[in-house]
Amino acid sequence: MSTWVEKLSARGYKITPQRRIILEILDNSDRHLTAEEIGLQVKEIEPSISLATVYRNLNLLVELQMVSRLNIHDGPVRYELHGGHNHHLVCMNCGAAVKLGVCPMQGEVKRIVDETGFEVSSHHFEILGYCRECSLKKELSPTSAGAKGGTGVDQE
Amino acid sequence: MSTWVEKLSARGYKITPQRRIILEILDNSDRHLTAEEIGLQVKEIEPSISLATVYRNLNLLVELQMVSRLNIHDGPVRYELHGGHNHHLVCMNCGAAVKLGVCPMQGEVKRIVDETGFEVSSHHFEILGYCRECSLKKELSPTSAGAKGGTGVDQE
DNA sequence: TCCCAAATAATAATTATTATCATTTAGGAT
DNA sequence: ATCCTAAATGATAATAATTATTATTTGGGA
Repeated sequence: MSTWVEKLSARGYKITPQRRIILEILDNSDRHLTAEEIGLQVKEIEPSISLATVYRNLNLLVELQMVSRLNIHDGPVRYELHGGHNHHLVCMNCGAAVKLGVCPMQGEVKRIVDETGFEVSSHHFEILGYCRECSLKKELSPTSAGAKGGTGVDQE
Repeated sequence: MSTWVEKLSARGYKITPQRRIILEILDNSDRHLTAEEIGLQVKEIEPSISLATVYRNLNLLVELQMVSRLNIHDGPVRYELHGGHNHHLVCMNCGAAVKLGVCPMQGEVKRIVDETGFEVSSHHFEILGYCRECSLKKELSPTSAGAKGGTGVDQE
């Protein structure tokens, strides 16, 4: 079950209560969490844990490919337990991230990419929007009056 | 030619020298520039222009969809003149951005997305790597010794 | 030319994240 | 079981990127 214990200790990293807690939180979440959200949940369990430790370990876990990072436009980076290579639909309101069971880096797209001569390191396909629930909430709220600001959402 | 003058004044925004210069810089660049890079070039032309003005106007231009924003992992946001909807291969070293003449949001991918019930606002497909030139430079440089840190590049 | 909302310059403030460093601790060696 | 040391941590300072504030200036219509 706790395969992550092996992944860490196999590479010489120590099993600390802090890491245990951070991974537990990620494991219990069905959303992508920001470092701050993780920090808050960590502090609920053990208030003495520092936010710096949260950042440090998130970076380590990303490096070890045990956690993946999602860089949402207009907002801090979010994290989730790494479950293989996949892409997401991310709710801009609540952060819910639904896995998309398909990768665009294939077929025609892949061929065109190969032609460019780039040395490809990674790719990211993110779909931003509102999940059904947040979409409904939005309809009802009067905060969307309009005017110059728009929705704050930029669409490339 | 200066269709952007109309785009701005049509919506009640003023044509200021600052905006003229920022757009000119974006227009003359074949790369995605960071706000700081734009700020530097702006100051070369007219040193009295403030970086805050650069940020303010970039945000405005993004909002008006005249400029698009590219959020590279591990690095500040980059900007380019908006030339319709497209995706890029971005060099993590020099920032060069090669347009990819194809969009993954179609066919099977689109179908699957539609099934999720998300209200989709936007999507981003970014391919990160090294352009041919930077890729070669990298080979030669000794900075890549290795050790724990790796390349700093995370690959989801 | 006059006027004023819009824009600007300068700078303070904020947000997200990383670096520093003194202290603690996990876990292998004894 | 105890000792030891590199690794990890907590606290906090520092940094980077960006946004907010505010007094001043200005584009462009009346």
